[in-house]
Amino acid sequence: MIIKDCKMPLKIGMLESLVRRLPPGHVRHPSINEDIKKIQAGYRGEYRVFHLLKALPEKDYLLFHDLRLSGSPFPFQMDILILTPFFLLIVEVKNMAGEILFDNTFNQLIRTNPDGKTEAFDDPISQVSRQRIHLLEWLKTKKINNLPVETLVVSANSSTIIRAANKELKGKVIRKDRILLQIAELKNKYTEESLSKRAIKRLSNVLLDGHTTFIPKPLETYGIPSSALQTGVFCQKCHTFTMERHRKWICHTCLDTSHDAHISALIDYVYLVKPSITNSEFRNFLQIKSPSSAKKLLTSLNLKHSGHTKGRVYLLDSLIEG
DNA sequence: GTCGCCTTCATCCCGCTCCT
DNA sequence: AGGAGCGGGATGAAGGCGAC
Repeated sequence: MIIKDCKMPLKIGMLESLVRRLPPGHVRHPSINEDIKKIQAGYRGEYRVFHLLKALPEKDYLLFHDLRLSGSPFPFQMDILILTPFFLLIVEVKNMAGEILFDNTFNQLIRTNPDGKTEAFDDPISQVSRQRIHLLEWLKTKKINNLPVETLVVSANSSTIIRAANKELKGKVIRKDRILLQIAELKNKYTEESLSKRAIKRLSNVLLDGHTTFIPKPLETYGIPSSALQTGVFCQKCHTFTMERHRKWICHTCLDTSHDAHISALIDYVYLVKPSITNSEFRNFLQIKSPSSAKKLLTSLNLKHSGHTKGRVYLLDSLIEG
């Protein structure tokens, strides 16, 4: 049963907004585009693996994607967590092309691209072991003890060549197509139920309650001041910020029209600036001259708001939820 | 096709309230 | 006190639709 479904990471939308809002030729463009590709690849891998897990019997396997629990001293995040009456399984998904080498001596993963370029990463086996320790500690704080927690690193890319420098990988690292078999083997290992149906339901709720969404701050991450962002309403057709409001949005450049182009501008604002906006901030960011037109647009969105008259603040969270 | 009528909706304007 | 923003009414442009 899917308890926390596989969803596109918030960060992808944020970085796409950032790329769109940065002036053309901005020095940060290449690195942000590179990061978007990496996160997208990671997500694609997690999606593929999660999709395979949907074949598990619903009543005995509870699936959580991207669960982030508040550990000490930092929160810890798991790509996929599987909760069964017999054991818990943390799955770390890697979606790397080319050849990957697990190096136990320096606890690193070395990836060789198809073009011969090598890159080093944190060893995912150690990474997922740390997650296991964090999870056990976290469970202890919830007065849940003695649960068997297993870990697994899954390579989601079928063309990846996996090698081990000096470490036995069997049962620790697998290709995605083996995951159901691997889980079946674990089930054979744990013959006794550690959790009753009731306890499973309780633990599932505790885990879900413990989840905290990480809200990235892309401007801080890349050291970009908000003043560097282009203001105005974006034209989806010609990719300029030359849309103007005349009963509807009309692009100066290509004459394309839209009725709701202000919504994506507001989403950019939530992703990059802050989750609330005043009438004046709205006008500045979207380059709207008329305060009353701005008000009509804001009220038409039925946003939650606080304050009166001059103190009116519109809350934009609903634009990015769901 | 176009003319006229009606409806809808964006924008403007004004008076009021509230915050700084 | 002045500026900013709200609500609500007035206005006018745009669009739909039927009659010709």
